[in-house]
Amino acid sequence: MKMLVADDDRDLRELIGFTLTQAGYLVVKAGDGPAALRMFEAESPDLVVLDINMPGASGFQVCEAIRKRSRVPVIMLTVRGEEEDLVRALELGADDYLTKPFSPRTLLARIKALLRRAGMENSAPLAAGRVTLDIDEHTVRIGTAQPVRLTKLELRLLQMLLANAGHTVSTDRLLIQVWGHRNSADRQLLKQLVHRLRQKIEVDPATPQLLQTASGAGYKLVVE
Amino acid sequence: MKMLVADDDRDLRELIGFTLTQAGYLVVKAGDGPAALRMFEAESPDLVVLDINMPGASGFQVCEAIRKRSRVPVIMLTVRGEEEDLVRALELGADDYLTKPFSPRTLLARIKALLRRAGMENSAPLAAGRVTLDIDEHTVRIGTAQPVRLTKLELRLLQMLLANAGHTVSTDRLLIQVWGHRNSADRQLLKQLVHRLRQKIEVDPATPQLLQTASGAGYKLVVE
DNA sequence: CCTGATTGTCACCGTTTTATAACCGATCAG
DNA sequence: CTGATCGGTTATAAAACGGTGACAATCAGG
Repeated sequence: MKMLVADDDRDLRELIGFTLTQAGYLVVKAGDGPAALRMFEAESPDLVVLDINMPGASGFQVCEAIRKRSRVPVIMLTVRGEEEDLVRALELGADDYLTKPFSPRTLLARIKALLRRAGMENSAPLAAGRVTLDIDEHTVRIGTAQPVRLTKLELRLLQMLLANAGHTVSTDRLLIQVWGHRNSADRQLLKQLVHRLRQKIEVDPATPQLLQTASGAGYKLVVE
Repeated sequence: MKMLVADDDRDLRELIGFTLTQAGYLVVKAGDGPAALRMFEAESPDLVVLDINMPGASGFQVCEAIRKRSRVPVIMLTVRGEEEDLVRALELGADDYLTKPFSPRTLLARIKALLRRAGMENSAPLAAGRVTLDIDEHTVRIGTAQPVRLTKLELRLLQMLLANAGHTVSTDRLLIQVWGHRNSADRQLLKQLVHRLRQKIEVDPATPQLLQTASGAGYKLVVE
């Protein structure tokens, strides 16, 4: 598990690096925004710890750039008393934040929670009702039918719906979980993805039995 | 999703309560430490917003008592410049904190992040009397009847009435909470919305039993 | 570099939802 | 009595939404 730590404060960077290394993670570091982006490209870490206040490019810009190409978990660091920054960070797609000062223990707890949530620790085969999802193989099986291959996005969408099987998941949440941003203008993407997924998993895609629309609310996976 | 707000500052308490109610959460309030603990016992909220400085029992004691029996997310409120309090609060098991003053938007962002972290973002249905509102599904159920689909605005209106079940809510407040503005010319919108909602939830829409008019004042949801 | 698969973008359709307007009856003050 | 206001109702226009097909851009594997 590789992690990128980006902070211009050398001491803090080293402290975080040490903490993570001790915990058994591989760590790469960057001291400013551009470096962080280069490192991100070069190392493709599994998680990013990102300070908001950095020379070169602010944490916002880095976060935005990362979100453009990846859904990797991002934890933002901020100094106390800049709550407005936090709101912006979370809206830009950051997954969590920490306010300085924080204890190494807190940092580790947050990181573990985040990894758990991102499902990077357990790749348990998800199933509900007649739907069985094999994440490693990128396939679904409906009932006893032949498994169907899914694309990356289709898999993510179905994974989210499956995790909340029987309950409606709002379009906003799906947008965040699948693409990593909440630009509500991007409804079209979801429309298309749902359409394509239905072609694959529904007996009659025109009258969905599994992936149903909750008009005005979102979509839900129906299980008996 | 039920939330407990404990703060001795009445104005702030109401402000927070209003913010959370508007966001669709059910809110219970307490003005001091002992009351907070009683409410916690009686209502078993899903999240607690806790001021550190309160008469009766300090926020610390309340937090500690809560942590003894529950892992419910706790957000502490503190005034700026009392950093040592924060450290203590976090060590006592608080999950997050906010420094006064803060914006409602910030509070909401934090709460959502916290709920996400705790994996509790699925809200339980909101209910009063025979009316059960499922916010995720955008549906109401009256008694044991078939659930009825609601539109976005109908849902918001009913949510507000339900949050104040048994009490009249003024037209002005409804306008603000549903549409976000108080242009008194827009009373027509409310008239329409009430009409449409009655068609959906009343047995005989011409003689409303549930969504009754308080002439000259507003509307109220009658529950037995 | 080429090729097929995947993903993003656009345009269009029919339906649902929301906004706007007009009309009706009841009530009440002048 | 008259005119104004209020709440309810009906009708209609405007906007938003969801579904679909076509096609362009991008990505991944050979």
